[in-house]
Amino acid sequence: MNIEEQVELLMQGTEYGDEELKQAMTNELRQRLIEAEKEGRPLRVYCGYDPTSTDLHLGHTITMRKLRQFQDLGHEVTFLIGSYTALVGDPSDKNKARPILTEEQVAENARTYAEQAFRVLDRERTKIRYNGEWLSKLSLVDLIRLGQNFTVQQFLARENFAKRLEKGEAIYLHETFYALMQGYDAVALQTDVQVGGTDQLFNIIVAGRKLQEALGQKPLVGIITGILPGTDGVQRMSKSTGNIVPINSGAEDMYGKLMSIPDFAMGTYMRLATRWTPHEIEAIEKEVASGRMHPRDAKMKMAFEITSIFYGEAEAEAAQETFIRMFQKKETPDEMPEYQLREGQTVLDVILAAEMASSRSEARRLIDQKGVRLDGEVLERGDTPFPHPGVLQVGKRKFLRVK
RNA sequence: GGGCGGUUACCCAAGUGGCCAAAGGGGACUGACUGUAAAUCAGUUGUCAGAAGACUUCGGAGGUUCGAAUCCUUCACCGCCCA
Repeated sequence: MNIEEQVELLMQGTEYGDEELKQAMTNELRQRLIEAEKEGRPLRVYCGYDPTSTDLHLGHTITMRKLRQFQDLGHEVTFLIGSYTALVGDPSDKNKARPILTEEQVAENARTYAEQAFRVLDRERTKIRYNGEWLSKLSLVDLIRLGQNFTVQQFLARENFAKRLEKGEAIYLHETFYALMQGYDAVALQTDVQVGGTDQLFNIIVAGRKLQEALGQKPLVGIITGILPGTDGVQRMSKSTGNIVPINSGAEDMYGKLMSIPDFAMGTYMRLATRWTPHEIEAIEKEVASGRMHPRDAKMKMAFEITSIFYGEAEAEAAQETFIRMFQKKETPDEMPEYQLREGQTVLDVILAAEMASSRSEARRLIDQKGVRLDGEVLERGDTPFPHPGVLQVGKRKFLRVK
């Protein structure tokens, strides 16, 4: 890949909210790549992660994908765990104050976090660091000196703070430290490039660059990745919105969830979550636009690609086949849990015993809604004895072989 | 330190003595339709009961009342404003 293609790939899916900033960062990135090549050294790249949650979803992996692109181009990637910043809590995150984690919790979370991250990153070529390594050594004087590089106005101008100020919501003093701490990470790592989501724009572009410059380093190039919408295609993927694609729930679940995103979100998914290059994505989009490729097939290709990143091609293949059988041909799956029928059990009893509904009322409702079938026949009543052994289907997705 | 406001089901949020198992929105679930689990349309969404109905729920505890999510006392937590 020549430099221009590299720039194009690395800038794919970025979002700066400002065309000039994007241009500036693109130019600086190009410069750095040229320099690095001349000097025969890799770029130092990092992204910081907050070890407060351990259930990762696809949205969390966007920056990891970006790091992986750098890795594949031969650069040096650091997976930074914000063990120390976790004590402060990012003001970008409007969630309430988090419980302060113990060191053991942070370490444990960090371990599982990294483990999941290695489904995207190349384990061999990833350095793991903890920002407690250097942040814990700063003295109060050091912190004050760092603070001298910023004005209150700069912080107040930040959208996040400005909004809260206007609405009369609390802005805690310690929240301003967060940006300083993060900026100092960039200094400590002497980084060339920092990757982060749009919520990190301030921390990266303002705090990181400024501190590096103040301390005699060349200011980093910020790669700000766009936001991945959830399965609804509109809102940011997040647990509280309930629109996530978990990365730990199995290949079939992932494939199915990916197929459920609306067509219009496909472009964003392809740019942020696949290993494809800008040219490959463009080619697919052209095929679809011209009618040569069915949108469904494009989506299947995308779902397959993303699923194989996390589960490998074999499992992705199997998930795809299951999907075709279950949803496109509406056949029953080969594998399903089995249940041994006992004397005197009613339909309701079986549904409850097999945990296909969480209460008798819910099971009743499902039956009323014609959502319960035995060997394809709709069961009308729940309080009658279970008719005969066979395949019990509750809703579209739950199957049980009753013997 | 002072003043004021809040805490409602998975989430947001209405409700200020009986008509409240509790509006509305989101999410989730079911059915129809389809190219998919998208969009759209219809329905469901405390528990138990075949049904009529019964029981438990509105931050915690206690009280007033024939009757409370709604009034009072108290405890806990949260937020805003003034210092």
